[in-house]
Amino acid sequence: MSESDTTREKIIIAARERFSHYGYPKTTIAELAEDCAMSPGNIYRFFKGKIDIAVEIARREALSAVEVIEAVLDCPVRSSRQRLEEVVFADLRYTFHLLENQPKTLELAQIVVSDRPQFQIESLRRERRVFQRILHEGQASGEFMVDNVPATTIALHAATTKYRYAQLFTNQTLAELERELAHVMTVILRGLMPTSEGHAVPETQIPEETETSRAHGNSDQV
Amino acid sequence: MSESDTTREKIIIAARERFSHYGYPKTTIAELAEDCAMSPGNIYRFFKGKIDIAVEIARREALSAVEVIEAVLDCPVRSSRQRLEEVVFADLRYTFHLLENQPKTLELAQIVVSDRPQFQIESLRRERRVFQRILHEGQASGEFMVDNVPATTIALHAATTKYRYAQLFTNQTLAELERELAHVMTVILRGLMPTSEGHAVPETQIPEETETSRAHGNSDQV
DNA sequence: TGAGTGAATAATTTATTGATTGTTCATTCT
DNA sequence: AGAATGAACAATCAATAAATTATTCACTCA
Repeated sequence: MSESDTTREKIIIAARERFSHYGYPKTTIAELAEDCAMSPGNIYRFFKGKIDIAVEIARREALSAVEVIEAVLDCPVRSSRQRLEEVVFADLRYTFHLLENQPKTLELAQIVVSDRPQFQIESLRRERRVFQRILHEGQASGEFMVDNVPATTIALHAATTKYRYAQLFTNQTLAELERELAHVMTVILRGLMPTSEGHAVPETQIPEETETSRAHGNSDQV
Repeated sequence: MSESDTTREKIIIAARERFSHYGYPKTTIAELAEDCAMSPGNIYRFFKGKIDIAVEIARREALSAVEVIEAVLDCPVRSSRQRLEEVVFADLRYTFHLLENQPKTLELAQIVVSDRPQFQIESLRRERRVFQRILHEGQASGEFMVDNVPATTIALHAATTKYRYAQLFTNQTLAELERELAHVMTVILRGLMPTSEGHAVPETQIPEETETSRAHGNSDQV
C-alpha cells in the first residue's frame, strides 16, 4: 500500500501548509482536496474526519519536539546536572518560540487537545520520560541522591509546569522566565545533589541558547 | 458618608448574591437596582461601571483567600518547614474546593482578570509575600539555608504554580495532586534545608485538611 | 444641595436566516 | 475488484436584524 501511503502523505503536507497559513478552522476539506488534485470524498478514505488530519500533524509535531529535547541527551556534556538544566531550558525556549513564531501551531494543539484529551496526557508523559532518563543516569553515577526516581521525576516535571507554554500564564519576557527558571533549578538541584561538606551546590547558570531550539518558522511560509 | 457606604454595601451584597447564583453576564444592572430598591442610574453613583462591581467583589475574595492562607502563619506550629508545607497545601485545597463548589467565582475572576490584568499580578504578589515571610523566618532561625530570599521566594512560588487552580491544567483528583505536591515539596525542602550530616531531610507528609480550607458554599445559596 | 430618578441612547447580546462546509454514499472509472 | 468521484444531506458558521442591556444625563425630590 505504498500508493495509499504517498497519497495520505500528500494530504498531510497540504494540510500542514494550509493550517499554518490560515489556521485549522479556515481550511476546508474542499481546498485540501483541490491541493491534492482529488475529490473531497476521497480524503475520507485516508482520514476518518477533518480533526484526524490535525491529530496526525500535532502528533508528529509533538514527537519532533521531544526529539529536539532528546538531542540534548546525545551531545557530550560533563554532568547529569548539566543535562537536566539544558533539557529544562530547551523546553522553555522551544515552546516559547513556538508560541511566538507559530501561533497557528498552538491553535492547532488546543483544538486537538479539546477534542482528544488523551493527546496532552501522552505528550506530557513522553516529556517526563526524558526527565526520568536523566535522573536515572545521575542516580547511577552517584551525582544525584534520589531515593524514588519515578516520584522525583513527577515532582521535577510538575515544578517546571510554568515554563511549558509560559505565555499562557504570564506575559513575562523570555529573559525573565529564564532567570526565574534558573532559581527554580538551583533550589531543585540542591534538593537532588548531595552536599559535598564544605561548599554548597552552586547556582544554576542560564545555558547558552543553541541553534536548534530557535529553529522554527522554517520552510516557506510567513 | 456612612449613608453612601451602606448603600454601596447593599449593592455589593446584592451583586454577590446574583453573580454567584446566575453568573456575572446574566445579572443585569436593572436587577441589582431592583434588589436594592433604587433606579439603575443610581448604581452609577457608586460604581463607575458594572465591571467595577465585579472587581470589588473579586478583590475582597482574593483578600480573604490570602487571609485563609495567612491564618496558617498564626497557629503555633513547630517549624518553618511545617508552616511552608501547610501554606502550600492550604493553597491547593482552597483553590481546588473553590473551583469545585463555586464555579461562578472562577468565572468572575476570569472576567475581572481579562479586563484588569493587573488584578492577577497583585493577587500573586500578595500570595508570594506569605511565602517570603516564611522563608525569612526560617532563614533567621537557621532552619533554612537560603542565600537569596527574594529569588528563592519566586522560585518556590513558580514551582508550585500547577497547584493553584490545578483543575485548569489537569483533571487529576485532589488526592493525586496532594501526593504530587508532597513530592515537589520534598525536593524543594531538601534544597532549602541544610543536611545534618548523617540522615537526609525526610519526605514531606501530606498535612491534615483543616476545616477552614474546606469552608465554602456557605451562606444561603445553592 | 446632594441623593435619586427614569427615559434616551449606545453598546452588547441573542435570534434568525442564508451560505458555507463536513461527511456520506450511490455511482463511475480503470 | 479497488480507487475515486461528486451530488446530496446534515452540521456549522457568518451576517444581519431584533431585542436586551449598560450607561448617561436632564431632571425631580427632600
